[in-house]
Amino acid sequence: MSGRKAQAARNDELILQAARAVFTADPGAPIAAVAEKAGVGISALYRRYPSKEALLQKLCGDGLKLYIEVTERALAEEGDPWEAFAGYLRGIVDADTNSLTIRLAGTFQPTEELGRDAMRAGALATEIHRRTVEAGVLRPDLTTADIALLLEQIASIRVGDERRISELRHRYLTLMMDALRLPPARRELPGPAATDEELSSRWWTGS
Amino acid sequence: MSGRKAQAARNDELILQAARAVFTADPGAPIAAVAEKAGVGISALYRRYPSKEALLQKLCGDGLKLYIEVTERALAEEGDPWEAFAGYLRGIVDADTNSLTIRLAGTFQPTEELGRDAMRAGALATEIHRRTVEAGVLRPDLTTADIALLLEQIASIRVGDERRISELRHRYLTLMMDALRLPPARRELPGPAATDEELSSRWWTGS
DNA sequence: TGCAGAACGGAAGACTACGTTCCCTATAAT
DNA sequence: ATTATAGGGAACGTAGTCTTCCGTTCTGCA
Repeated sequence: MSGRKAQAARNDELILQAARAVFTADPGAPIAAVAEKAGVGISALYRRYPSKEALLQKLCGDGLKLYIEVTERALAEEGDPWEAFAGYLRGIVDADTNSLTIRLAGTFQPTEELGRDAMRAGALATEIHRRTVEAGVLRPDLTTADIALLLEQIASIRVGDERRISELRHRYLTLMMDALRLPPARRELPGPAATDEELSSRWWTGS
Repeated sequence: MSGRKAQAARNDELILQAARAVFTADPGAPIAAVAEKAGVGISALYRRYPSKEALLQKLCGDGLKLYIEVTERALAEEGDPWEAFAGYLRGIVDADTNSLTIRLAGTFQPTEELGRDAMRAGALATEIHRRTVEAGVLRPDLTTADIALLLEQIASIRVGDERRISELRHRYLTLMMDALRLPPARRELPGPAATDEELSSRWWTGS
């Protein structure tokens, strides 16, 4: 397959990737920024999505589906309960669905399908949480919503480029897991620590 | 003191409080929102600050000074090193200077005084961190910047009203401190856990 | 080879939102 | 009574954004 059809198919993906990147960095970004990042014109966007809202819904829906996929994979895990749970947390941080899904909350009308998927995601999260607590390897004084909020906190880290962000998130996730685990553990933290320069750099320009 | 001068003095404070509240909730809020929240007209704002930027600088400066004050108080503490450090963390969370100071970073030109205060704040944070590590009660594989980033994560929690936000932040701060402390500890977490309702409510309206 | 139409780029349109200014009123001090 | 100060809020100008629209290019097919 080549020619115009191929370019169109490539643009489908290009646009979604660009949109994800742009709106993750700035949920209020204009649609022109997405087009520019994707290297296409604005009409290429409007040919695919009838409005900005539709694009956001698509993005959010994809994120939710990815979240569900990761969680189901962790639930299918039959080995060590703690490792399954830890893999789940790492998977969510890697998938980085929280950054988009949460930050976009309230900026558009949720569709019905979105509502259903959110329901399903919630049920799966509850299930893996319950299972892990029952195995006696997770602090029982935390609710499923607590875990979700902790993951949101991790997702709020936004320092440096994409690689560095991921590195730091895993660093603090590891620290956090030390606090969650039963019996208490204290593992070596991955990745180089944050530096003063990384923090102060935000004061000059760019969010 | 009464009459017009008194109202003006009251308005000084009213405006600052309103500005803090409004910009903490939404760093990009219009200046009219501040005036409305304060219950004054727009000109009452412009009489005091020549521009929006000047108001933001004032707010940020005040936050930084509060941060410095809290940290100095913790450094003056002569008792148990861990308790001094824990009090410092709780103080920062209570003062809630991170929400404003950090989220406003990059939205205005930092003044020179702001730079000096930031320097001083950084030095104090390094000092209390160093002292606590040397006392052997704080995980040594974390840098001062790590701690700052952890506090930012706590500040990213924004669920429910002001009271609930504070409650939840202290809940997760306690959890986090369990992971930071040497030797390991596991204290009861304060405040009721987050609920699913609190999380899902954000999907309808309002950030 | 010629053509219909899909895909596209990007300027123009229409509108919103925001910072700032300005004018007028109300009140306190003299 | 008069003047000066503080304040309210409409009005203004501008900048930014979503969406539409029109002309162009290129593909697939007869």
